[in-house]
Formats: sequence, C-alpha cells, structure tokens
Amino acid sequence: MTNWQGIEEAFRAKGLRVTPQRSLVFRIVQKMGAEHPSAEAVHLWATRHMPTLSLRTVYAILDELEGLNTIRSIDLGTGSKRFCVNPHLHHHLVCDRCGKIKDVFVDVPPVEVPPEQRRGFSVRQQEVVFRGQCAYCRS
Amino acid sequence: MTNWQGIEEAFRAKGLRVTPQRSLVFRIVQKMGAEHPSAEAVHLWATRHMPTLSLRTVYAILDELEGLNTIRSIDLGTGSKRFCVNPHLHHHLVCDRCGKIKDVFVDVPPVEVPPEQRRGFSVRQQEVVFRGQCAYCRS
DNA sequence: CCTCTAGCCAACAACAATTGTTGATGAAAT
DNA sequence: ATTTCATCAACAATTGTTGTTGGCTAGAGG
Ligand SMILES: [Mn+2]
Ligand SMILES: [Mn+2]
Ligand SMILES: [Zn+2]
Ligand SMILES: [Zn+2]
Repeated sequence: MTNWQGIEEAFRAKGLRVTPQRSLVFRIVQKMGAEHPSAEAVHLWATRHMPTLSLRTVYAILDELEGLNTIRSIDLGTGSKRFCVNPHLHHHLVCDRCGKIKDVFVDVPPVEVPPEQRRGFSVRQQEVVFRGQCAYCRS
Repeated sequence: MTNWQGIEEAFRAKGLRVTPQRSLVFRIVQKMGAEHPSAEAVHLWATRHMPTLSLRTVYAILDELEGLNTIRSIDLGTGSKRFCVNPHLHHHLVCDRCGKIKDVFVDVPPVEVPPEQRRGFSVRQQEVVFRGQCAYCRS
C-alpha cells in the first residue's frame, strides 16, 4: 500500500478519518522516503505546507501509518527512530558520522543460525547493516 | 586485550590510573559479556561488591574501556547502548520483546554493495542482525 | 441543518538514557 | 609534601519520545 487511494481505504477501515494532516504526513514521508527521515525531519518539511501542524500529531500519524504497515520504523543507532517506506526486503547503509541512511538492495543468502547458537531463540528476520561514511562526511 | 594484565598496561599508557573501580567494572563487564549488558546492568552488579560506585563513574569507565578497544558499544534499537566484549568478528541475535542479545558466530560471505547503490558511501563493515524472540518471551 | 465525536491544537509534564558540572574528599604519583 | 587524578554525591541538562488536558473545529450520520 504505497498509493494514497489505498491508504484512504486503510484509514477508514480502521475507523480513522482521512484528514489533511494524515494526507500531508503520508505524502511527505513518501517523498522523503529515500532519506529515512526522523519524525522531526518529517515535521520540519510538513510545516512548510501546514505551519500549525504539531510535532505531537506527526508522531501520532507516523505511528498510525506504521500500524497500517505502510511504513516501518527502524532504529539503527543513529539516535532516533527513522522511517522506511520501501516495502520490499532490503538492507541499510548507515553513515557513522551524520547518521544518513540509504537503502541497499542486494541479495544476501539467508543464513541459518545453528541451534546451539540460537539458544532457544526463534529467528524471524535477518537484516544486514552496512556502516561507513557518506560522501559528504568523508571530505 | 581481554586480560587484566593487558588492561592495566593500557590504562597506564593512556595516563589513567589503575583504580579499584576500573578493575571492578572491567571484571564485571567481562563476566557479563555474553548478555551484552547496558551501563545500568553493569552498575547493578558492580554495586554488589562496591555499593558506593556511582552510575556516573560506570558510564565514564565504560567509555574509557571503549577507548582502549577492550569493549565495543553497540546500539541495536533496544533502547540503550549495550556492551560487547568479544573481539572476534560476529553478529547478533536480538529479542524483539525484551531486548536480549546473543552473539552469533556464523560465516556470512562479504556482500559487495554495487557502486550505483553506494552513492558515494565508503563501506567499512557489514554486520548481520537477526531478530526474533527469545525462549522466555515465546512462552 | 443539527448533533456528536474524532482529530487536532497548544501547552505542558513525564520519561529514559545519557552526558555535563561542581565542590569536596581521598589516594596515588612525583 | 605537594600536586594531580579519580571518585563521590548531588544535581542540571539534553534528546527523542510519549502522555495528558481542555478547548476548538470539521465532518460523518441522522
Ligand atoms: Mn529502508
Ligand atoms: Mn557481541
Ligand atoms: Zn555522513
Ligand atoms: Zn525476550
């Protein structure tokens, strides 16, 4: 569900109204998707179009969108939750210095964790985090 | 450097004195290594032997140990920095619910990120995060 | 058109993990 | 003996986030 039509449906299906705020936050987060914005970053941009939009509401709507499975929140140790809009399986590249995040679409063969290492854990997903420095931070 | 002899040297080489607090924190973090304790967790245990040891000092000493490369701090989105004592290359298994962390020693073939996806990033390391649920949280 | 309510707002408070600060005290190094 | 470092208690401050409250408004349902 990455198109606005679908989201409208999904909102209503959950008994949530389709408001200008929800619409705006959705569109902003889609547009910014590639940079994996934080809630603050979404708010910063959103307020250019709707100056009264509160940060609190942005947090709330991002939570809702996550509940609808239209976005996913990730925490890669950059100091804040970041939002990921790409529904396909992928991995991430993180800048050690500024926290920039980029999607990485590479095939990583699934790794089987041997039972003696699992220690009772059930493994649901496996993600790869690539760490390094972005072009900007390297100069 | 995982033995106390080496650490004593390393401390002194940096102009840091070898104190009972530094010794204790080091020994605790080594002993707890497998659970990847947070600073709070280290403090909780340490105060059993030295009740006056302040949390502030634990934070400071953990920072120093990280500076000496005897431990590594990792943030896997569990809400706090966790400390890893195993110097060998390895990966991590994280419980979605309680945040428990386990080491995973499996060979993961290095993945080459194609330049058009790197977008100017330099990739320094690649780590795999396995997410799931621990035995306890699953019951 | 009227009513009811969800959603939003501002304006806070609270939170948790972490870092900063300060002045006093004690121990180690010189 | 003197200087310096380390630690302590006791706070304050910071950051990202969530909770709360009372008032206002727009829209869904009648
Ligand atoms: Mn992503
Ligand atoms: Mn580890
Ligand atoms: Zn950067
Ligand atoms: Zn668990």
